[in-house]
Amino acid sequence: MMGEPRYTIEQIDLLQRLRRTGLSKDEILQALETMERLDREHGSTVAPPVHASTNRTMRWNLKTEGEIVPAASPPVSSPQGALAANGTAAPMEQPRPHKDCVLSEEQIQTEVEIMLNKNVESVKEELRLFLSERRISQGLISRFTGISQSYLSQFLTQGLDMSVIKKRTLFTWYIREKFSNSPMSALDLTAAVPKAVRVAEHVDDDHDWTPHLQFRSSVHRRGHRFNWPEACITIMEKYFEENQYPDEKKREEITNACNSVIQKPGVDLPAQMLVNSARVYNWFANRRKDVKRRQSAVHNTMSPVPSSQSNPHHRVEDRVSQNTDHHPGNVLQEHVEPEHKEAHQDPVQVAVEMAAVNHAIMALVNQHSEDMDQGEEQEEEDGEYS
Amino acid sequence: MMGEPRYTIEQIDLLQRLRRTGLSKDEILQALETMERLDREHGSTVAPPVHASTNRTMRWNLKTEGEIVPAASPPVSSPQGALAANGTAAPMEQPRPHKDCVLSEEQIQTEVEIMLNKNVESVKEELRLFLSERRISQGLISRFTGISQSYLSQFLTQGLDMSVIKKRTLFTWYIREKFSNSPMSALDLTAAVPKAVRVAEHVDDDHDWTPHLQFRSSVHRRGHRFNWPEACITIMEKYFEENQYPDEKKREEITNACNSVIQKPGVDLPAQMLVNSARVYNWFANRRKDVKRRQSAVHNTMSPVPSSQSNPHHRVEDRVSQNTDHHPGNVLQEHVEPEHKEAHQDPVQVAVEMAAVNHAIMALVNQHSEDMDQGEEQEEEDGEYS
DNA sequence: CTGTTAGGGTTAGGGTTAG
DNA sequence: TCTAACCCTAACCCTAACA
Repeated sequence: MMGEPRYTIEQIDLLQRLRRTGLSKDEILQALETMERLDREHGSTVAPPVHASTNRTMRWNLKTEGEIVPAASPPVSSPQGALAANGTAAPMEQPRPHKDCVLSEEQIQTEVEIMLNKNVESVKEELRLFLSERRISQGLISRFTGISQSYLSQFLTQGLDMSVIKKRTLFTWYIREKFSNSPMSALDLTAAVPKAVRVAEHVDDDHDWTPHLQFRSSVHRRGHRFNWPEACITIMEKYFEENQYPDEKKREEITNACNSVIQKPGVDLPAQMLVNSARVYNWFANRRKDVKRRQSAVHNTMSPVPSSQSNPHHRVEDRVSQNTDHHPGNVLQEHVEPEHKEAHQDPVQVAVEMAAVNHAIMALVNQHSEDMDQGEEQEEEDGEYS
Repeated sequence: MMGEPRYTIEQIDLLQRLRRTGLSKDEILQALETMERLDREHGSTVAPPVHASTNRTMRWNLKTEGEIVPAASPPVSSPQGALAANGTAAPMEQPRPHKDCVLSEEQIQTEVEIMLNKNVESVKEELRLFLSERRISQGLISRFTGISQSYLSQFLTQGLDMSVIKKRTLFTWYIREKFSNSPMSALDLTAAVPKAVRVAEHVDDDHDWTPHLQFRSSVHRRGHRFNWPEACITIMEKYFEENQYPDEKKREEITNACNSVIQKPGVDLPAQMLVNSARVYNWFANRRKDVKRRQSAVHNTMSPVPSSQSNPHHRVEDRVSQNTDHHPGNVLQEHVEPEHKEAHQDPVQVAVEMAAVNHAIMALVNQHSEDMDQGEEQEEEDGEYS
């Protein structure tokens, strides 16, 4: 067999790392044997393409190995513990509840890929048509794909674009359904997945993103970050006190109030530095969360379980065995006191008032030209100080 | 005229930033003149009741709003916008040295002496509270008092005690600030602006190291500071070129690559000197910011391109492929120094390769191969919109 | 059933703190 | 002085609950 005293770089690397974990030779050997045994017992249901020779990262796969269990999202990513924790080998073997599809797995995947590469809108159209014809409700799809109905709704009818992973799931379902001999249209819904067995998530992939189309890749906004001017914050803070949930109309009003403070008469209008309804929406949403977070943080002070889960993500120092009971006594200054803000005749107050009036006027104007979103005379009459 | 060499912190800050934008003194002067002229032409139609005396702004005490600062400061500010913003109206008389401290020089000094005699810890507490309330950063004080930010940090949150002379400087600033009428108060310009005035930096520090003392320091970053080995930097630099936004999987790979270069014997496992995913994350985040900072430092005064708006929902950004490339060349990738990263046969290169291979294998083991995200991040994020 | 949206989460940009 | 590690929060993901 492998009497050859030569190894590939990665093999050596893996071995070294394996040893660094503190495992002894015997332990490693034993693990290997166990793995082999499991392999036989399970039969090569999955027959790892790489075979054991690579040892595929040892301890991690001791548990996952057999099934590969795609269900769990990041099966291997975490180097340590994670796996070990999985004492009981996952049930795996997703009882493929799928029907007879005239296409092979490969064909299905191919079709899915094609769909992913097509124009999103056209695909949506196709789906909408399909669902309509077969009278398939979003809720049903939801139960099968694990994608929430509301999200499906947004994807299908709104401008929202789902993540690739979800689209893949959806499209896969679609293709299967489309070419199935036994359409679910007539199925008994109650018998459909218990809703707990979310099949979704095929963590794999991420291959290349369709390099065309101008539609933004839903990858996070990496670019410029909008920063709220203090003046705007003050204004919104005022509105926030009054109502934490402004409706679209109110948001528009707030938007105008803010912009009127930001924009200068003679100066050009910046760019995306302007406030808009969506930003206002976000601000209020984040603000509410902030309030909530702070409140719970107060309680947290005496909470016996500081472990918390609201953990800020990328902490270098894991909160582990940190004995220290250092009371992080976050006094968090900032209380949400309903204070009366004075606000005499200062610009902010003025802006707010103007916005209200302005809004009223615009409402009248809009009766005719509905889509003439503000922006016209709006700043024209911002006499700042009457 | 007022030869008074005193400015508010903000003024100084604004000036510095103004200069950093590359404007020459003449250019600034000219701008001021133009503004004044416009002012006259427009008449003081807007003539703010508060006028320049208050000089609005101070982004710091805005958050505290209401209570403490009833109405003294019209919150219209915005560090930078203020200037251009009020172009037509408010003439920002920068060199306006209003001495707005309600205390006389003698009184100030008296107060300072009192502080010097009080218990150091209580004074620190007072300062911390003050700075927290007004949102004054250590860095700003530093630029102003000449005391290094790092030292201030030590003094304020650790047991370190500063030399009397430094404390006197700090306290003097504090008293002036505290009893100032205008937003922020003043100190001597000579000591503030010229970052070169740093003299007598030495301190006969007798580390007072009070063992405990863990007040609300939200960050107990005690312990040794991790420093990236040169080799790791090189490795990460390589990855960085390829993709500035590695996902968790990638970060894990990088982590392994780094650790494999760090650890020699294969036996000893240093403690927190090891690289981990979070550290890698931080490094990339900091690196990105560094790049951006350098870029913006090079060329500024660019006006981004406004975009239309047709927001479907609460999307701030509309799917409008802007593609505006003002800057010659896609600056995204450019690194400032085309240093030779040597990629010979040295351990570094090997480590990178090994990591990559290893990653590939792991991917295979995990599932059906399928990902291997490394050949196409190109359009993944062209976050270089204007 | 479908469209909305409040709320729980996360990512990344700008800044600050501290070793 | 330099920069690792953090904080803060805008913007966005996705789901549950609701209308």
